[in-house]
Amino acid sequence: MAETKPLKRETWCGELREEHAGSAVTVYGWVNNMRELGGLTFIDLRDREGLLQVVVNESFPEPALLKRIGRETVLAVSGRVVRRAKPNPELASGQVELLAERIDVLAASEVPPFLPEARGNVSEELRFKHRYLDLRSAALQRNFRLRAKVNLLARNFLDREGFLDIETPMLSNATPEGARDYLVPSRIYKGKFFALPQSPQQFKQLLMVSGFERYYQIVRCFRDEDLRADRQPEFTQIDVEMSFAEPDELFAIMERLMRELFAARGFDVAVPFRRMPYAEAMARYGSDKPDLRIPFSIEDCTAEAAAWDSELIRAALAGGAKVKALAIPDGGSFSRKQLDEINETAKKLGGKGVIWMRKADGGFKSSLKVAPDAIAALFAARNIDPGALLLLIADAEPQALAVAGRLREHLGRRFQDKDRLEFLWVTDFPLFFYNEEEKRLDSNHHPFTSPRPGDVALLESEPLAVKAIAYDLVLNGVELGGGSKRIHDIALQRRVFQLLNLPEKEIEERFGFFLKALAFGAPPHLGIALGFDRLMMLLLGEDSIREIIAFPKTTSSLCLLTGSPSSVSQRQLDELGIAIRK
RNA sequence: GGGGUCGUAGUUCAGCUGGUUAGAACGCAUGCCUGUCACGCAUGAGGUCGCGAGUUCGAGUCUCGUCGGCCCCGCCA
Repeated sequence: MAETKPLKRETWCGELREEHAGSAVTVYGWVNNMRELGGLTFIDLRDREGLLQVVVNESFPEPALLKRIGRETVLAVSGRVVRRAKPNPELASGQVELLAERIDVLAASEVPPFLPEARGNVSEELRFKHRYLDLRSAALQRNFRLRAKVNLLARNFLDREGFLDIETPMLSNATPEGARDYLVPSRIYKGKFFALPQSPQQFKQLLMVSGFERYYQIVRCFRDEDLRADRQPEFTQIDVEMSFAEPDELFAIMERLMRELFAARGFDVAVPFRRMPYAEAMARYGSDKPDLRIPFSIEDCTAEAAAWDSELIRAALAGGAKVKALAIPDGGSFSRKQLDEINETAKKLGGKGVIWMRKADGGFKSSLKVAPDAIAALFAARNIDPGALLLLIADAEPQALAVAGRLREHLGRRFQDKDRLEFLWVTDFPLFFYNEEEKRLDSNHHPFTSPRPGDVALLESEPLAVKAIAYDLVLNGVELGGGSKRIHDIALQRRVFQLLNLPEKEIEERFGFFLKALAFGAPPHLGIALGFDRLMMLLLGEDSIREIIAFPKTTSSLCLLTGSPSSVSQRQLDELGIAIRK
């Protein structure tokens, strides 16, 4: 073979059209598929723009070359673009094909363990071991192109709104609260550690103290916690902070941002978004991130249930239980088997079981012995559709709400249309919750969150009743992000640390620098952080965050491609002053 | 930390209440084929049944442990 021509990409396989017919081109790409028909061979050549059919016929000078070509071989093909007698409507380039005059094999390929186009039929495990092959698929190519585009849209938008992109350290201090940190040992100061950021929280607040007023960063964050379909140990967030503003203004900016980002996939996002206090979200949906696509919510039927002649209910109520109800539309026709399954599901979700009620031939029936008249009265009083299935959960209120909320998500799956977007601001979170394990107050959000001004007095008398100026942005039952107005008053910040029962010494050690900064003219400021990966997941209708992270880890925090985490040499350990305990 | 589920050719799977030589499809190899685009036809190669113990005359199948994938609870300020 002649020596390889100098490489220059001028033409994309997937972009050739009828108007290119007659021109001489060179394309580069991977062999997606090959069809040999004796003296005639077709090669589907793939590059990032798509597929092109290459024809090798009797005019091709070097037919023996074809023996060296297989799936995923990298080729440079030169020839003439010709109009096809029989176009292929399935292909964007299907009007034309490339009549090969010269083919250079630029790289051979072993027989791949799977074909990129067949990724849907391949285990995630195998795909992760050969992620570079997986990433050749049209689906992932699309995902990462859109990710790049949305990233750029977000930057442009925030830039237009006057936000400055400022980088913050990846090596900083461990945080005493919140998620576990990924630690990085210091070589110079043996026994001391940096931590990778869980979020740039303190730095972005310091940037407000520095007077930048509007900051943003699309930044990697790290949390050493167990994984889920929508959680990875390292993830990216759109981090925003601004001074001299109230939540309303921030909400409006974020709503415009969402509008702009979702327009990239043709969504027309309606603004402003709904708002709902945390207490209402918990009471009606048993969740602080309700999926509003599901058209039924939780109701409290404790009062009605108290009148029923049921030993089970009486005992539960005597123990302080509440009775929570879900009316499932059209659930009245569920089979006995389906009802049993619902009961089993409720138990799996952490409940004690569920009571059903519905209208049947001749009257109302229930899995609990209750007079049909009482059930009929309940349906009538609550205006419940007679075709609905009423599910009742009797338990201590937090448990009852949690189980009802999970059951609502479970039974509401058929309403979870991916093309429908239900944005929601959840507001007025409690500032603290009681940490049973450590027998002390703990921050619900983080210790820099400001209480509502009217609630500051409650800090001393009834701290658990204090509401924060804190908010989450929820989309379709997924927490897209959250933020708060921050404490900019040093005395208040000190008091909050004290309420968290942090020893004075620790406050000084961990947050001394931060409190000091608040002493030098810290402006009122607030902010938010949005999970960029989750946002992309929802934008693309993917069920797993791993589909929009190029090199993700498995649910046990392993990288199957690189094998990380891995052992290090004794020399490295010695340099760091670290001994491994067996 | 806990619960569920899965692990069998390169891949996706089948393999019954334990039984003799573990199958299919796709992929791969070889040959034939000039208009295919899921090309077609023929022939063939390809297996440590994740790993380790145990029960049994006999284990892909049962038990225990272990490793790994996925889902969920806890956890995720």
